[in-house]
Amino acid sequence: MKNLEIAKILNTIADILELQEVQFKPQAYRKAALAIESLAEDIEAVSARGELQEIPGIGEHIAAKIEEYIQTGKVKYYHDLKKEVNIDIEHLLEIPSLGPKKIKVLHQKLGVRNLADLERAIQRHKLLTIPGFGEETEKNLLKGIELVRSRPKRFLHAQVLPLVNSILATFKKYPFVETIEIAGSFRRGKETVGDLDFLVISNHPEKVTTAFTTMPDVKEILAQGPTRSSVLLHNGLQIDLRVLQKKEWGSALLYFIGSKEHNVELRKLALSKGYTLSEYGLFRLKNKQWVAGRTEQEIYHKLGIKQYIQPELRENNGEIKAAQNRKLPYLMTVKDVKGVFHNHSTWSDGTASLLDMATKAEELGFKFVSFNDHYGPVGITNPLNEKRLIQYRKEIDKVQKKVGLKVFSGVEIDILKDGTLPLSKAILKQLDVVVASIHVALKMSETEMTKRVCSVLEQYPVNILGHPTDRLLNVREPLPLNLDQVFETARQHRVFMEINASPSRCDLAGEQVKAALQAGCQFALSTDAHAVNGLEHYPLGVLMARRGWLENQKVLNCWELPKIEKALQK
DNA sequence: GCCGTTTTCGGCCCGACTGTTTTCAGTCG
Repeated sequence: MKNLEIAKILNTIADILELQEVQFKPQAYRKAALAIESLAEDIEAVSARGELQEIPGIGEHIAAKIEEYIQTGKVKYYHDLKKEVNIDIEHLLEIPSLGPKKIKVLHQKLGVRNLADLERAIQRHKLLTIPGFGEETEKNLLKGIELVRSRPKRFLHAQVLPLVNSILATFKKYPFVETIEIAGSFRRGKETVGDLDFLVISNHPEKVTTAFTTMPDVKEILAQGPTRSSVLLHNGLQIDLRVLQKKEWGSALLYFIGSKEHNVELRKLALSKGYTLSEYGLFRLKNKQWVAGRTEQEIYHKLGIKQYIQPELRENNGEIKAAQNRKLPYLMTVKDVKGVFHNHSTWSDGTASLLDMATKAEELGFKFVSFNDHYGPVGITNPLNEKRLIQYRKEIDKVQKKVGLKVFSGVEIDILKDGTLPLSKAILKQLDVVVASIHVALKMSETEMTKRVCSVLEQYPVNILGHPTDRLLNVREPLPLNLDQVFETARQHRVFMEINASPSRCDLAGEQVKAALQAGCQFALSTDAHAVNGLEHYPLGVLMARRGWLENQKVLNCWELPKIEKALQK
């Protein structure tokens, strides 16, 4: 998959063109980059079919550059541009309050090319010699350099969830708060968030702002206006808050939930229909008369979008067109989930007993739970072996008698380097649920890795491919895998693709789920819980499923128990 | 550079906050 590499190149081209004050081209490159980032399939496959220009935002010239990269690994135009400007624009742009215009001036007047140059110039107070740059600017840039160097990575969705719930609960209790909602990428169900965005309806903005900026964990107030303020917490998380009137609630929700790309499309659509759309409402273009804005539905409706678009779908990935044609999926919900697969206990590397885990699952209202302790050569996981597997299954039978939900027994078995499993097909067939995953030997070529996974799916009675890309958020990149090939093999051999709801995995991600869906796959939702609390993360998997346009009939966990048991037989 | 049920040429999303200005440019979301 070269999607992300190509998107990055196009983005940097946009940055450089912006620096050169080229008109409109930067937007074009950025739009193309975003289109590729959110593409549901491998761009090489699209290119091979000769369909690059069918992707909205990609025309003749950008398509040629993409093909050049796929064939030669380079884009000459990009290298020439970088050589021409000779500025480390990627890192400089990461500094808050520093954009292309200032970078250009700093380069022209002081010869600044990178972070170190900038730091030196600030320390020598050279910036004060440039018109438009003052002491505050110097201070802010210096802070920005530190921030870039020590910036925390993106926060995990599950990591900020308790804080979100606590802020919502606290503000709901204030008499001067009528309504509060969370927006932003968190609301769209993204697995990581850069910051948090809250929206509030209130007739006392000053009281809301004060309550917000004096919250316990606030380290610094970044901005404080009458309607919009922004704080930085001690852990590095930024939170923005916007105070609104009722009349603008719907338009503000749209604006703040985003995505930005979804909003840009909506605003263009509005213009084409003689309206203008902002966070304050939908207005007639001619006389600026207010048309809609109280609810999101009202605005979608006025724009000719017949269905409400759920936040998880708002990535400008075909959802607007689908909604115009009443073709949106009926997304699965948390309530559809009847149980979860792939959980661990003290029999391998989990911290809770089988009984404690099963009891917790029952408390959560599940109709079933599946235990899949490790089986394979990874010593640190205290894996099962053939002898312990027999005892393990007996123990699960005992637990089954003590709880009121179905308990499946199975293993999470390591996919070995040579594309085999360390247990015979005959024994695997006796188990209720076989999850096969990769844990070791992660450095292989894409071809080898793909062959390794596919050969296991073809040869063994595997039910679920566990955490298919093996990525760890903020820690490890996805495995080099030809996912299209994996999806196709999984479809042919009735292997369910796992949606792993473990907070640091979220694997598959939404876009990949969508690609697998298009390839004809079905899905299994797993918690991969190693402790009792781990079972509570299943809604995170539902978010990934919803971001992947999944309806409940595509997800094994939503079926009736007899149907699940039948589907697991191999 | 891309795109088209107002256009194949002439458009390209919108507004708040900050810092530096005496009315606005740059940045950000």
